Amino acid sequence: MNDRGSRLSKDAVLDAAADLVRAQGPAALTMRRLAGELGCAVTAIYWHVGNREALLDELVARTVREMGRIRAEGATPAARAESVALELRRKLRARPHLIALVHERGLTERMMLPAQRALAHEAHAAGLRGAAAAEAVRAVQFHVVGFVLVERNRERAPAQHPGEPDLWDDATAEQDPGLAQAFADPPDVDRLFRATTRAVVASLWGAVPGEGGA
Amino acid sequence: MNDRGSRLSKDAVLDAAADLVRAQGPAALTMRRLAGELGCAVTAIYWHVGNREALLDELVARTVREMGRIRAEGATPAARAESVALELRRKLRARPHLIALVHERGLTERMMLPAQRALAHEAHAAGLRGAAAAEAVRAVQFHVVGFVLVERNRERAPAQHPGEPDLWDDATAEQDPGLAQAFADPPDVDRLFRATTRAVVASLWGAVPGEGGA
DNA sequence: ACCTGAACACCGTTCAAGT
DNA sequence: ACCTGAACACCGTTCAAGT
Repeated sequence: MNDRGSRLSKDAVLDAAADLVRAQGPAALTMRRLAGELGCAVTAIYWHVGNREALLDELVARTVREMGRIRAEGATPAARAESVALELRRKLRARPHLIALVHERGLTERMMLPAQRALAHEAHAAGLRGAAAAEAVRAVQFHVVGFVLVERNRERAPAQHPGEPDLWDDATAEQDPGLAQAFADPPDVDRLFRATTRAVVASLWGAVPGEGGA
Repeated sequence: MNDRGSRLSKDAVLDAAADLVRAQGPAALTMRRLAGELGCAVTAIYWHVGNREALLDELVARTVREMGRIRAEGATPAARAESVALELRRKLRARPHLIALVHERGLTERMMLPAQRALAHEAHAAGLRGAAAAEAVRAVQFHVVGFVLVERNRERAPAQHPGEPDLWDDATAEQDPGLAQAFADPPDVDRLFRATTRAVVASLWGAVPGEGGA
């Protein structure tokens, strides 16, 4: 029995832990703080989940399950592959802290399996086979995960870029003031993601109809 | 004076700290362990570098400086942009732990500035101006950093992919056994990087001569 | 089976005290 | 100016003891 008269359970521990991580990141998840939330002794947690490492493993497993369902949309295989990339990015961005945990524990690949299958399906539909199909799938996969990691980093450290404009007033910048201006503004990440995704998919699947990507 | 009769200095502290991080990662850098290496009291370190946070800041600043020099090679602007991407990846992979620290502290963008300038130069040479040039530069930048982050993660967790082949013996795999086989093998990351870099650069700079990328 | 409190070995950091 | 040792507030984890 805890403070509130209710019994502790593994699910209760996991729920409280997930709340802490979602709100304040994994560093905020200390066993003592968690016990505080649960109204029990620190050591009671150990009976239910083993230890902190095992607790994080369970949270990661949950996240991997949640990332499961991916559906492709569009007329052509290339367009459908692109839609998978876009949805993937959306889902990854919705759970930043937990995704970081998955990544830290080296389970990104495992988490990406459903998306991998969806992409493989579209590669197959586009006529790609064997190693060429695998390369196409992995190219998109690396691209999406990598992009999300980079943009997350930018968001976490908004004040860290010390005057990008200051560092651009050299020869090139004088020749092209529009360039310096473009670098002074934060990048339009949505646009950047669409453009690069389109480039990667187009080069491996064939052209994506609908917009005029070079 | 320390154990060895020599005096402590800020540089000595930084060197010892860098050694620890390079060999065993930032988690291994504890103030007590560092004091052990240096043969001084834990608190002596504080006099020279402030605290652990400041110490890491200095290591990060060092790394940013080291990443400075980038030179482009090749005949066309696109080929030169591609060479920058390749060299960038090489340099990033040579300092995984320190790069991770830079990334953690949100200084990746700062670190990438020299490469950014080199890429901007090539974009300019290819006739790109203003926002279009900035987008081309950033696309390559995001691509390289993202790719390195993803492949690092794969390397750190080699045993974590639980039987990718097992998860591929479904309809698609039956239709294309070569695909299942290709996924059972680890990806050829060098090849994958070259292919995707070529795709991104080609779509924004124009075709890269020398090899037949689609 | 489930939970507690005391204890241990670690952390980073502060601070008065020494030279 | 440079360094020490004691002390404080945190960690995760173990374990004998309770019910």
